[in-house]
Amino acid sequence: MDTTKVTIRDVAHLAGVSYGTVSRYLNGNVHVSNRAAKQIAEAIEILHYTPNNAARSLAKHHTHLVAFIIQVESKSTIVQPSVSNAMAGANQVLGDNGYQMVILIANSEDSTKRITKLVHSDFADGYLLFSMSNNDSLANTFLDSKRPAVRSELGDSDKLPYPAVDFANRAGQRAITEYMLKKGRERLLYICGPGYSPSSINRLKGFQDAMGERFNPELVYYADDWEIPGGELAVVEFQNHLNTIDGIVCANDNIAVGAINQLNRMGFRVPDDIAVTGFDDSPMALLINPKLTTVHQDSELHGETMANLLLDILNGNPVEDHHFTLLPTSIVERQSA
Amino acid sequence: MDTTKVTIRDVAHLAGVSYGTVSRYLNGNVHVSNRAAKQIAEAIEILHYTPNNAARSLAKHHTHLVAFIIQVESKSTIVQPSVSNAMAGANQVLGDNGYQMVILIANSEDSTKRITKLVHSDFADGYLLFSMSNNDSLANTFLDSKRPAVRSELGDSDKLPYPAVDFANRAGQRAITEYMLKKGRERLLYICGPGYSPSSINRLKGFQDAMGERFNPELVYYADDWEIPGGELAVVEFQNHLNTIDGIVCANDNIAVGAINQLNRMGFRVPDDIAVTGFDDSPMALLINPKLTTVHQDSELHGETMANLLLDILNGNPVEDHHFTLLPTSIVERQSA
DNA sequence: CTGTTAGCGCATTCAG
DNA sequence: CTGAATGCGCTAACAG
Repeated sequence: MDTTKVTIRDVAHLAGVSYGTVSRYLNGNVHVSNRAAKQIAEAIEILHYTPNNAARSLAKHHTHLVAFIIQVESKSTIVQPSVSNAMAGANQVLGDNGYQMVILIANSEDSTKRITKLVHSDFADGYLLFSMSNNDSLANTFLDSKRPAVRSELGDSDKLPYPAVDFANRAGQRAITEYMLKKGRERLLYICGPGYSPSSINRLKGFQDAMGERFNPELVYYADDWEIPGGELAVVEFQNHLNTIDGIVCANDNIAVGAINQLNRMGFRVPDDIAVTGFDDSPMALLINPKLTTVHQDSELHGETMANLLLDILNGNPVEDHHFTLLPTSIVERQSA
Repeated sequence: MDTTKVTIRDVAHLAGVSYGTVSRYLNGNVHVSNRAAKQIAEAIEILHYTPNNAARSLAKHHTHLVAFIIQVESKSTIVQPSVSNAMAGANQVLGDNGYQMVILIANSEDSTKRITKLVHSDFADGYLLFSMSNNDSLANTFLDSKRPAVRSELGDSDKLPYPAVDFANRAGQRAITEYMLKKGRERLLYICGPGYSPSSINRLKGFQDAMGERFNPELVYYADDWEIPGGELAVVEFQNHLNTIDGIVCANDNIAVGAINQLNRMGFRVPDDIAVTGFDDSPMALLINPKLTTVHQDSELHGETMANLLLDILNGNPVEDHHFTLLPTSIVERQSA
């Protein structure tokens, strides 16, 4: 535990200067003679000195930390590939700008409560909120405590007055639906994601946009979550319609994979009998047979963009509360549609 | 930024007591009258007071933080399902014991350097090291700086003198190889993981154990990493042997999936012509066709066990430097073998 | 049970 | 350019 608690005074002593000078040296400050600097450097070297984090944070008024909070349901896998990539992107730009990113998991009432406390105790300088659940208690935390934060998802902009970065879900789903239509698939079933998710809702809207008059509310299945079984259940549920439809547009890749698997099991050929599209372009898209035609999104860019926006805020640049930026998506044509 | 910096003094003032009393109250200490407690509680409520983290850490000598450091190559996906589950497990037990777990990503020279500094600055009370790369610079950090740490992987126990928790890789691979043998598959190709990985090496040993005399060093392919392409490359590389072998034992599921895909492409039937086994029991095992027979490991338990071990150390319970615990694995029989 | 005091390790005035 | 002094917000003796 307490090995050799070497403090700034120790190095000052060894270097033969006052510890104020050492502090100046450490903070890259001007006004330190070369001689002093050299001796301090030496002292630090032989003492293996490293400034104490807590003390520094207390004296200055920031931590150089940014917390990437990922909020999920307890049951689901914590880190989806898209989140993993966003983490990597954010970690990179934050690191390049002198911040250390730390990831916190909020997947239970307890952990949410703990994190809420942390936030209020000024644990970090800023927060990146990655929410994949319908629980907004954490979001509210930031509401009244005015901490710098950026969200990963567009929500009801009224309810959540802080900046967000999201993909153009609506436009993306519209585009791939039009792609289906152009291929002559007009009798489309839509498998929607969970209702609490803004992304889910926006993707459904995109589908409607493309379908226009052809949109049939009866041909929409509402999944409970974003997982594979949702797609399987949907196909089972609509088995009586399977002979009259020629395509299924899914809210995400997981669901599409579930749908394809179930379709295969029931003897339908994809895409010959029924074409299927996904959304996300996850690694799974390449594993499933046939390979999934889906909407690609650059998750790393997602993280980078969120981080950059937060950096702006941290730097005092004016950013509107309701500011949001929409990232582009693209269609990846493979075999399933 | 600085909204209403409410401190312990403010609540003391409002509650009409000295701030020493407030501190006692906050630390769940005895020696606080009901009257005082009540007033303090009220004051805290209406002031929205939350103790400052840095100050508390500075005064006490711990942070109530445990860092889960995940070390990966920059290119690879940061969070594999197994890591994600381990995170969840560790997060849960750590949280239950009053610690907040934070995840740090070391995927570049820069980030590794930053994290090293953090560690030396007593950023957290303890560390969980999840290494999936051959870079041991971080591990060395803990060596000379005697911080409480637990590793996820058995290494050269000489080089790395601190406790570790790992799966029984050798026994697991031995078991599934014996399973193959029992099914009459005796002409086996082995696709090994990257050479720097202890797990990789131990799994190979397990294969050898089971094969005994039959082991043929020429029928081993060494992949560069744990990813899918490794399995594909292996099959291509050994295409001249494909008619004489009847099974492939793979170092992990990814590789097995790559092998199966390539085998399918080349017209071989799995498992009829060639049986294939994996290791990890990742979600992918269910997606691939045929479903993968593999070695199951409980990653959540992995995280939990690591956390519990660290907790022991943190609580001052004696734990040998070279202590390690091996977690059991089990065979999951599906279709590929 | 409670007020007072002295640090925790460092940053930052302010003289010099 | 540098030493000394003050405070960051809180904990932990210490008297009372």
